[in-house]
Amino acid sequence: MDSTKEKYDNHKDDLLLRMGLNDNKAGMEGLDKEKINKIIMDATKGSRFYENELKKEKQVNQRIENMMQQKAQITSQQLRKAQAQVDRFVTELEQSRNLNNTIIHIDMDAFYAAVEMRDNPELKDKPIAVGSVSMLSTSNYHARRFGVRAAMPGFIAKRLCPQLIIVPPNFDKYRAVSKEVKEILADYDPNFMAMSLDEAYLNITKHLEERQNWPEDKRRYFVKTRNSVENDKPGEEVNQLNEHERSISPLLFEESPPDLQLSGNPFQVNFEEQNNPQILQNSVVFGTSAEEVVKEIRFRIEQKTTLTASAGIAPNTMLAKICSDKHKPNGQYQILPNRQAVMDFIKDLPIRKVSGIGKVTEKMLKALGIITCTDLYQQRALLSLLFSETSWHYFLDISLGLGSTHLARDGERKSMSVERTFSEISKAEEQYSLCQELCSELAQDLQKEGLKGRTVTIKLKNVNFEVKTRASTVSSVVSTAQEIFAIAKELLKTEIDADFPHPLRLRLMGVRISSFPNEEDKKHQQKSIIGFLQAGNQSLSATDCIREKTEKDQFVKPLEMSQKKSFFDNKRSEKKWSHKDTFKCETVNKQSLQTSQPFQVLKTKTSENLETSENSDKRQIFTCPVCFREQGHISLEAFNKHVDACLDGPSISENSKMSSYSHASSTEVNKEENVHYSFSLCEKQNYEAHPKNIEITSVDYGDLVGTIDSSSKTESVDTLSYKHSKEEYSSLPSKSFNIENCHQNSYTVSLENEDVELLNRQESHQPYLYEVITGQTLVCPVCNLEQKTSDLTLFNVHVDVCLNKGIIQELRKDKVNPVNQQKESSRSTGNSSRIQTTVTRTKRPGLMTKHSASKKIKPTNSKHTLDTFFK
DNA sequence: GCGGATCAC
DNA sequence: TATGGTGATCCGC
Repeated sequence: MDSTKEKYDNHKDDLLLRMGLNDNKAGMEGLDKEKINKIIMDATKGSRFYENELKKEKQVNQRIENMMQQKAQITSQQLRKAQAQVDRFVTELEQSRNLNNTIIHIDMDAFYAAVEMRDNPELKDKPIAVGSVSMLSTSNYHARRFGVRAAMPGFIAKRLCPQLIIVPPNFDKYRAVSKEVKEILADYDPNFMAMSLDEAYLNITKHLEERQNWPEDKRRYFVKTRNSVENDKPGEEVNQLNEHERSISPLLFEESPPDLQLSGNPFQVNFEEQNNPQILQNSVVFGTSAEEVVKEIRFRIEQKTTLTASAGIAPNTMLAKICSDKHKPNGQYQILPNRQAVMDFIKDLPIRKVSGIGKVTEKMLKALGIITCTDLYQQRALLSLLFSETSWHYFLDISLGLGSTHLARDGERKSMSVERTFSEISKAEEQYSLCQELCSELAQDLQKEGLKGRTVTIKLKNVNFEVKTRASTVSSVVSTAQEIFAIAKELLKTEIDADFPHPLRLRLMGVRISSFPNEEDKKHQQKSIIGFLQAGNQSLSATDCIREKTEKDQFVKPLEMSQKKSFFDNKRSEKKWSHKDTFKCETVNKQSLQTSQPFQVLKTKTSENLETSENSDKRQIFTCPVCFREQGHISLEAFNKHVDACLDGPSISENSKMSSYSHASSTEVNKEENVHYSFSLCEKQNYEAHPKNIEITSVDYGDLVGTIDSSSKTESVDTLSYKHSKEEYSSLPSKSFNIENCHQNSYTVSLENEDVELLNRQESHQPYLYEVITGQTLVCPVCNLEQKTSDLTLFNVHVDVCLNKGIIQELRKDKVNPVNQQKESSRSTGNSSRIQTTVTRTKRPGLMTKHSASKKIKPTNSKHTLDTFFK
């Protein structure tokens, strides 16, 4: 399909005029630009969407204003200097100009719409679009006369063109057609780069070389119908061309150069001759030039799929892409591989035509008087002063007609996500439920590719179209629905709580996962897992882990159990929402955890604040969580240095186990009790690899205490706990877990009724069933709460989330956006009180070096953006 | 690492 | 009545 770049702006007027489609002559259908804009505005104005568009526009204008102010301060001296510098760079670029490659860009014409028209003759000669009432993917050329474009909502399109037929997309079909096309492309460049189902770049340099020596027969193709079996190889039998196909592409070789050796126009084949496969009049021989190759490709595509494609030929990808648009539809254009031809082409080219220059960039550059590539070149010195290096380098490339001359292999994917738009959802329970469903979908997708990641990001768009993203990175990879949800849920909760008592009025939610480990990370992880397993000990053996996994699977969590219907299905069919149904867990045996769990009692060691250092730093006794040796009365800074040194040095025993630092003011759940839990991620190696390291920046005395697992002979790596305010957790079920004896070795945890209502606001409405293995109770060392899972990974995720939460809260304090600040201050509820963070994690240079050393090199054709003037 | 923005398709 | 989903990148924190 055609690019959606233009959206509503009519940058393709030249194209439409070329096609004679935009002339509003008497008797011709279609609308003129003015009418189109009026209808769009009438349909748009006053909507929440429009209001948000205005808001965004204002932000852009502000950016432009900032830029102009900056420009005003530039002295002629600075400009001269910049000019010299940039021009030296231009010389370098010129020297590196490479015209030796032949790159082509193939773009199927109105792809989805064309497929639908091909398969349903009824749609022919009618304005159609593929998509839905809310969004169109593409439209056919007939519909475009009415201003109906890709990325336009269907209901507006209907106003522009009431006869418009909106066809729902059939992606499976498009994929199949796309595959047929790609099979052809692979003949010319096995390493071609597909950008989407309908677009691809090819480097045909090599093919051209070989082709020079090819005999004619190898370049001969016969006309055939699309029903015939895969006979599109050269030199094969002639097939019948039916009338349908003859009418399909009257334009194909309209501009054929002399070297196109047609032995009869394939589209005017004599039917009597067709029946004889040997008749050469039904064949066509393509030449050896790049243009001929592209004609051949387009011919073969059309023969095979009955669909037309446009193409561009140029010495680099940037130019090839623009060229493919030049004679669209069903045409091609070449820029010859010499500097003059390139510069001539570039001369009056509007920068907006370039892939990567979008609406905002166009507007910003326009404010500087830059419209064409020539303008861009003339302003190069100014641009180097106003924009980031990546940006002005990119601009300079464009203005010189430079671009990638090779096709970068598809790298490894960097993220995976799911998101969904819906009609307003404001109930927290429904939001959690939806979130969980998205997590499940994402987990499935991850599984298909065997991926696991460390960063989970949620995306929220409210009914005013304002978008927010919130991310959390954990120390070990996650991939299951439960693990992802454990993280996403907390992120969502933070957002819900932040606006309480106002509900989040959402229209979209998304979940993304990223930070996939690279090969090196994987090895690393493998090593430490092996180390962990070999360390085998009282805590959890490998078999324990496996046992837990299987048991967990039987008890799996809420949604997945009764999840035949999706959230949306349920929402549709749901009549009324009953809270009673959502928490079926009754309090059966009101039995507290501490009586049911065989905890080892440990002496807590509370440090006293005794001294004050020279710089007024408070001091206390610390126990290093790495070497586990008491560090005496030292300053925090000194203590942190010590921890760094320990982490760098080989001070950790391979057999090291976890013990816990727990809260001094422990809740009743684990007061003065030591809990055995194993973090695979707490092996030293992983600890090192953790991007965020723990640094104690302030201590609430008596709060940070160590508990040493006396049963363990080896020393332990540890985590640190921080204090949280009562407000934050008073509503959490620390005291409300009840255990119902389920079967021999496990317990089912249920919630007390009094907590249900509170949880209803915060947690999923689904009934939770968890399993706790006797003797394996997991207590989070951060929030100090019993964890409702026996899954170690899940537990680890929880701890990470808890730690991150401290950071999130901390940051929010000074980084609230103005809107929220307003809300916050206008609110009288005490709900906004935040955790007092006593432990934060900061970057530690000593630990980061290793990590940053493995940083990836920036890809050559990296994109740019222009955030310079924001704020 | 995070969050907002921009861009492409 | 009503304006998408996925992935990538950049910038300034």
